[in-house]
Amino acid sequence: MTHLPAASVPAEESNRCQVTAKTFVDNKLIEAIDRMSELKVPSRSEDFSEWYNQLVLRAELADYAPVRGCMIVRPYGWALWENIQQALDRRFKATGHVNAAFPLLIPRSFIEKEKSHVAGFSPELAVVTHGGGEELEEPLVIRPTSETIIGHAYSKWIQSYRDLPVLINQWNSVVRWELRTKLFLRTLEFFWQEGHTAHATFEEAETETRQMLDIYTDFAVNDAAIPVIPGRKSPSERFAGADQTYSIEAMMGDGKALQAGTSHNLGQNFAKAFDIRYLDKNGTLQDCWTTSWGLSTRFIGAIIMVHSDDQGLLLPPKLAPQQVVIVPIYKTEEESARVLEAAKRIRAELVASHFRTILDEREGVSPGFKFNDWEMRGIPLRIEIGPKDLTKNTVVLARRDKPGKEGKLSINQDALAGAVGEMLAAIQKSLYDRALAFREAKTLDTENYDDFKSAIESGFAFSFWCGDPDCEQKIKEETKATLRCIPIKQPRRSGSCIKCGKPAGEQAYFAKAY
RNA sequence: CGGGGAGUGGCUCAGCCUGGUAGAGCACCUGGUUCGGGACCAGGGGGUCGGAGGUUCAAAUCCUCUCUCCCCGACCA
Repeated sequence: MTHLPAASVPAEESNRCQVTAKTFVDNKLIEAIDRMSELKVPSRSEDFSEWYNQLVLRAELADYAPVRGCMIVRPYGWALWENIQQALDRRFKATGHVNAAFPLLIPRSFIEKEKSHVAGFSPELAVVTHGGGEELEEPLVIRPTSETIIGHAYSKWIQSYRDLPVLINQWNSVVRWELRTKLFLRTLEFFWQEGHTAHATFEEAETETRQMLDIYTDFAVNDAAIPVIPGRKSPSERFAGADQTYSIEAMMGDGKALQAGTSHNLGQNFAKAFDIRYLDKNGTLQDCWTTSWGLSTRFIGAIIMVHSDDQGLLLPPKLAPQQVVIVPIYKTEEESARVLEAAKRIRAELVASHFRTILDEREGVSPGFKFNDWEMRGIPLRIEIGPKDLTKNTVVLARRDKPGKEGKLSINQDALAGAVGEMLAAIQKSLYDRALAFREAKTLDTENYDDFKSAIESGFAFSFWCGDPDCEQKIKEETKATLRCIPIKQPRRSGSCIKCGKPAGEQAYFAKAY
């Protein structure tokens, strides 16, 4: 059906046509195409935004909640989040962090203790004014992040240099009253982890901040197959209350940037505001140095927007809730019994080899429908097994990242587990390579403002910046592009500012962003 | 928060202008034929039209308010 040109589909006329033999056939075709277009997701190139929304809903990752800007994370979406959590939590634990839970409600006065923190967050706070039917003496805010309440706790817990460092993380949700929302990317409530650490020296805090940035980078690259640029934020883009903010920035499938994780060196700002102090070896009272770092369910949005296509979701094997789906193919009852028996044996074998594997035993749904259905849900690898395979002792492997016959391969059942492992690894790698090639093709090292402007129309501009906030601001006003980050790795030593032309020592990525 | 669009069975939408108490396709259920890339036939169940108020003998349809979603702008993980 897909080879029919769109122009041959006069949908409006379908109801008016007289039913001659020819128009009857045309109507049948039109109906079939209509049905197809309902089943298919809107094309990514035509309407990226609508494509994204449909994918989230149709793949059953999330749904809208009755309150504006809120999101229901459905089981499939949550399973993906759980895999993200495990991948990160493992890394946090390996670097000495422990998990804890701090309260949802924070006294309003806490937020007001750190001056730039209030300024940054007060416009987007949800405030609780009543409890138990009575107006509260002091309003409570629902945490937009937990620096303040954790700072309060740390001030009680930390007395001596022997108590340091404190390395705590928590998995929770926070609320920020955003004006413009989008599933996963920006919702009023979102799920994340927030790590909060306290240290004796600036150097230790800075090392921690950078270590966590490295962990996010490692996770994004190796588990999510998303190439990211680790870098430093400009002062205007810093977290409210931070001395230094680092982020990993990724390019989405439409060329726009997404901040996928952040790590902040909070200096002594929160320590001073919350009296987080320790007695050093010399008996001198010192303010602590603190950090915080977070990665949210927004990252699910990144996975979708980086890898997926017009067929639907495409999940990186390491994070996919299900890595392999087995679709049995049969005609008769007798075949059904034999094929299902083999399919179950294969599933057991793959599960024993620690591949997350499901068998689609649904009846009354054709194999073709199942193929499309699981492609929509982004399962990286499909195994087809039918009567022909039974006679040959084979199965067909079909990889999600290569469409149609091109991605199919018949292999012997005896070599299955090894082949599946290799194939999943190959998919993981090809997703990363593809995303990296895409980003590189859409990133321009620009020397003049005209090139800069055309670069940010389709991707990133990598340009020298003199460090003057005015230049940054003008660029934003004139082009809608923001300074995403100043990468840790600087390929060149000096050049001239893309905006004012003055000498500049660093290059930064600029892009339109989510 | 400003500008634009939209809310009618699970989904996509028609009906609204010119009020008379709801319709199609898909999905769902049952039976049968199908099944290696989105099957077909027959029968069946399901909505009071986002919510509240108003006009009217009568409201999905007209009026007012409100909620939600989408798109575009100002703020943000």
